[in-house]
Amino acid sequence: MNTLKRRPVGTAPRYRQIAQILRAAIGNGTYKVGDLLPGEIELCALYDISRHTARDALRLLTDEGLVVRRRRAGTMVTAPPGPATFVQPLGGFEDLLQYAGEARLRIIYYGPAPADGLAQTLDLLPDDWRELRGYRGKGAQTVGLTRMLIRKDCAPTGSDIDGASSVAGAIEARFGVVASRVDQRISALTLSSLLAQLLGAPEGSAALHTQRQYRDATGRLYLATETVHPADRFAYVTSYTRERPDIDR
Amino acid sequence: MNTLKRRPVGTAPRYRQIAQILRAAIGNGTYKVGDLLPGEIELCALYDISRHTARDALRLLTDEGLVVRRRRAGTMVTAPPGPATFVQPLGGFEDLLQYAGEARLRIIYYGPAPADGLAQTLDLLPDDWRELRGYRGKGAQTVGLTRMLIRKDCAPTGSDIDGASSVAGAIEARFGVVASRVDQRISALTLSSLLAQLLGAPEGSAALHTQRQYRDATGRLYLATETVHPADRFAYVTSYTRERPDIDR
DNA sequence: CTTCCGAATATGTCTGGACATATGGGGGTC
DNA sequence: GACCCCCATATGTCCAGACATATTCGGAAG
Repeated sequence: MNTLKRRPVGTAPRYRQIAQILRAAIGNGTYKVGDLLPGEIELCALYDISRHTARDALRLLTDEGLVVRRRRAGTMVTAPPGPATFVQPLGGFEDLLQYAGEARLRIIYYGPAPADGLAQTLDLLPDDWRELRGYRGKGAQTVGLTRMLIRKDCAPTGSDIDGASSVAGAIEARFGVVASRVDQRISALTLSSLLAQLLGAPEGSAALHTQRQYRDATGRLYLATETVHPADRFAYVTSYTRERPDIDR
Repeated sequence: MNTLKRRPVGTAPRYRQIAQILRAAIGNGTYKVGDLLPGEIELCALYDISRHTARDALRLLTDEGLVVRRRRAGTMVTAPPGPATFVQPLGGFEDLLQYAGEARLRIIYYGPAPADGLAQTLDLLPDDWRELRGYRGKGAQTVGLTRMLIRKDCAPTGSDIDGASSVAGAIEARFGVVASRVDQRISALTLSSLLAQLLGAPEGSAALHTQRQYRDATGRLYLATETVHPADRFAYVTSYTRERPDIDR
């Protein structure tokens, strides 16, 4: 039957609705951790959808880590839904990996982007960007060296940045530009003599290298950051939990 | 035409092949950052696949953060250069348990935990644990060196582990023990001469050091892992996207 | 020249069908 | 009981087609 059931405008796609129904069912205990969800074919019959749509719904749940799927075994619930800590709450992407304490930004330079700086590395036109360099630290101790490019048409003032907790946050507050997508890359790096000197660390020692790229709703890059943390002063510590916080004591 | 082109056994699914082709094309400069990839229809014609298969391939690239897709605008490359290094998604819980990249685990040793090994470092009773040491890699390429402790009562066989993409996943499949909490620490490390030799990397060069502790529903530790990745072969990448407020109704 | 609007277009959603593949579990064997 | 083999089964892969929806872009209107 290829009857076209036009979905009313303004409603979510069918597969998202199904996913939400299943999330709710898991949440209210209809399906407990360890239980099997209905198979794809059963879902088709239950909700009058095609198998493809059922699979899309289940894919959402899989991506969220709520279920595990295995051939022949079926779809098993592995976690209750809810404001689990590992799902991004989308407040601000900046502190998704918890920083050890809050590392304040001390600005060294903030002005036109030199042609041989970060703009060159990222293959961007220097004229369209402002470059910022600074230290990340807590009190007197420096935990990292930061360099970033900010697109000119959404570059806050230095004092704007000084006050805000993060540059991305400052841009959002000042220009209303929100990150629609952030790509992050964490790698290791051997400190060059220049970096070592700036950080007061031994030349040739290891450091963490974090790069982030922030994009707006149209996919256009508007903020690119790069931070170097000496190995002995910084580590990313993340705690993933599947337990919901106990509300009632 | 519903001609069934049987894919030879042992080869990757078509959509993964296409994704790999596109990854390579991005890596070698055929498509530069900011360029548009061929549209879905074009891909269908280019590789003689259905649109659905093309979409699956593009979905992989999107999940990896290599491209951004927008209606009418097309598929734009956003990946920073650096095709040589291995990347591991670091999105949430599920990434720790399931696809540990496509980096297979090659076991060197799997047996009783020596008293002076990882058990000592973590202050655990060696008798209760089994220790595993091995390489992580894809094909001939080694991307990391791993050492882990597995609690005896949930220690899978070597062949169980060999097949699975991750040890935590193998334990979940075999014993039903699901991680309720995972603590992770990512830091930088300077390679000792021993590690450097094992990894075939320069002594004194930088590496990523990842430690994880998996706990079951009762909070008891059941798996502790430690992995060292040479800087030039590995990086963690994360891609966060902000979604519209859920309607789902 | 600027603004507004419609058409073109690339991706998003969805149906229906077919064969592939892995594997849990039942049944038979030793 | 322990072991192995086979098969039913649930998910995985892939095809072909249709309509929906969001933007971009160019042309018409002011």
